[in-house]
Amino acid sequence: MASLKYSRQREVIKSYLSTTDSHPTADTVYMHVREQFPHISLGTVYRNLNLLTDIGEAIKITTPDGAVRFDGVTSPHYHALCTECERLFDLDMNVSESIIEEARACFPGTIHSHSAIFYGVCSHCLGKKH
Amino acid sequence: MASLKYSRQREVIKSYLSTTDSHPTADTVYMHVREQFPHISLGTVYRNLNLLTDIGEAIKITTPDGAVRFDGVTSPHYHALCTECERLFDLDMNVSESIIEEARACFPGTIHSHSAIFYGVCSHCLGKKH
DNA sequence: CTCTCTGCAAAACGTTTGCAATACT
DNA sequence: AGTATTGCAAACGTTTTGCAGAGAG
Repeated sequence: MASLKYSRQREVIKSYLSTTDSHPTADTVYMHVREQFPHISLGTVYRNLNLLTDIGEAIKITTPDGAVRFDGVTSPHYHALCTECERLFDLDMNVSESIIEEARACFPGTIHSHSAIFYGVCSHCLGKKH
Repeated sequence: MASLKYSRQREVIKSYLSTTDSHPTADTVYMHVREQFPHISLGTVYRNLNLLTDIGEAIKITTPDGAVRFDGVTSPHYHALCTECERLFDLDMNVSESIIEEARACFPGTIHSHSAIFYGVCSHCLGKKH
């Protein structure tokens, strides 16, 4: 296991992630971080997002629309993806421990994490239906 | 909306999907189908898997390991992904309707589907830990 | 001094698409 | 005949990687 060294780039990425709730893609992170760090490279953004995910300071959210989203909130929570505008929302509800227990009971191994996404159409997109 | 025409390729893909519970990637489907259909192209496999998904005869499962998996079982159920061997398991447990209701209550719109994946290490991989 | 991290560019990967030919109805 | 579907190959968007140089401990 490699030991971590400080890097300004990683610090900026981490702080951007912690101040937004928009679940940005790597590319969105890249564009924002570049405002403070014009020479940062996309590869560095990817490397740090993966590193933060590995050490548990960020979460990867895999959605069916191509790009992976990142979330600086690492406490377990559910998400809802609008299938029209592709915005990703946090759901303000408890992750039921009983469902994880139930899953543990029927999975032949050790479950260590749970991720759920609900798909729907958000109120904003419902309004402008054609 | 386009009307469907019969195609032997689609039929073979559909039947392969319905006889396996291994949640194959498009590429895996391609390799198997090619045994009966040596000249089928990967593009055709993708087109048909997407088409089957659109008409509700297959389900896309988005996992964080690169490729999308397909499932011929379209009734709602949970999955568990082994983070070591990347096998994807069906979980033999009920999808709780109450959790969907709860989500509906706090999502500002209309929820139409729910997908959950549990991550863990399957018993097979637990055995050969180094 | 050593080992991690960076920028850059190229490559890898899964997936989609344009096109002319073919199969279905 | 008319339209959906196919095979092929090129293109696409996202993510990873090899490398030489810069930065942190």
